[in-house]
Amino acid sequence: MQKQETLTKNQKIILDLIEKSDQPLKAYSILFDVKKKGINAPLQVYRALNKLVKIGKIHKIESRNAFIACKNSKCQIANATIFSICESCEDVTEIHDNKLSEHLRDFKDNKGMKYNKYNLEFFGLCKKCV
Amino acid sequence: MQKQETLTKNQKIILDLIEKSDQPLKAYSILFDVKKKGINAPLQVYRALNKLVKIGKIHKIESRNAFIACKNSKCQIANATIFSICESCEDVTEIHDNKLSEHLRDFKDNKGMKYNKYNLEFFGLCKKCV
DNA sequence: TAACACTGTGTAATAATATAACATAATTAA
DNA sequence: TTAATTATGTTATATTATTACACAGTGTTA
Repeated sequence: MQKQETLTKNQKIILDLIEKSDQPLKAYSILFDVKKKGINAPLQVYRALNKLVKIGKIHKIESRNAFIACKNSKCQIANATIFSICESCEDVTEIHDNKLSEHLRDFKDNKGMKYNKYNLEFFGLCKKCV
Repeated sequence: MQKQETLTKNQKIILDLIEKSDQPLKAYSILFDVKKKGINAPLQVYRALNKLVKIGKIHKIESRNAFIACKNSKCQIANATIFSICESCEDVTEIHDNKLSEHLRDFKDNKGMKYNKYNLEFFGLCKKCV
């Protein structure tokens, strides 16, 4: 078992908000939404986001500068993320595919690099937008 | 054969600069460097960068907001990029691995999404930094 | 050749994303 | 109970990227 992280007030507020959305949220839109809860400054948001990313509760969609909750209840995949992103409606879905994950986990380059993390983003058109 | 793109003056200046570096460059560092060539504003840089990305001459390292030249002379892989990034020295290398590329190209999710592009970034420690 | 579409340019302003620096408080570990 | 660590609140600022506008060059096409 992993150490159970205890979240602080700010971290909880922000995680709650992100978990209620099934789509990624941007930092300043989060800030706008949590102002009524007493979080006033960007830095307070970014600090919480960074922590939540670190412990795997949320992931950053790098190409969109946005944050989405990890749906995997185990939350042990902070370091191995795969997303599909629709370039039309911007719908983002986390992908869980054992075969692909294995391949990525086992990947070795020829430079002797030691990997501990990867992020993969697929882009295209979802069923609705095709 | 693909249509041979003709680059404009600004695009050439900026591509030259990026190709001379074996590491990713950031937009504002590029701007600083090309001021002596008469490129004065961020937008001039971003416009050239966007075009160069589009035609596959350079790639954006999303997690770093930086741009690196594509070393593949065919430049047909604008839509399928794999990088390894050392989290200590920030060294970035483009990875060409046929087997992995095939897997990614052939990947199908169960949502009927139509992919036309992907970007994969591996993070870890390079040989020097281990 | 004129009208048009398309792409690129130059400039100014501003939006959006993210961090530095500082003082202080709460929590945990020794 | 001191020290170390982590989080907070606030102000200011750095970094990354786009909007808006006027105009110039190129290549259709009619």
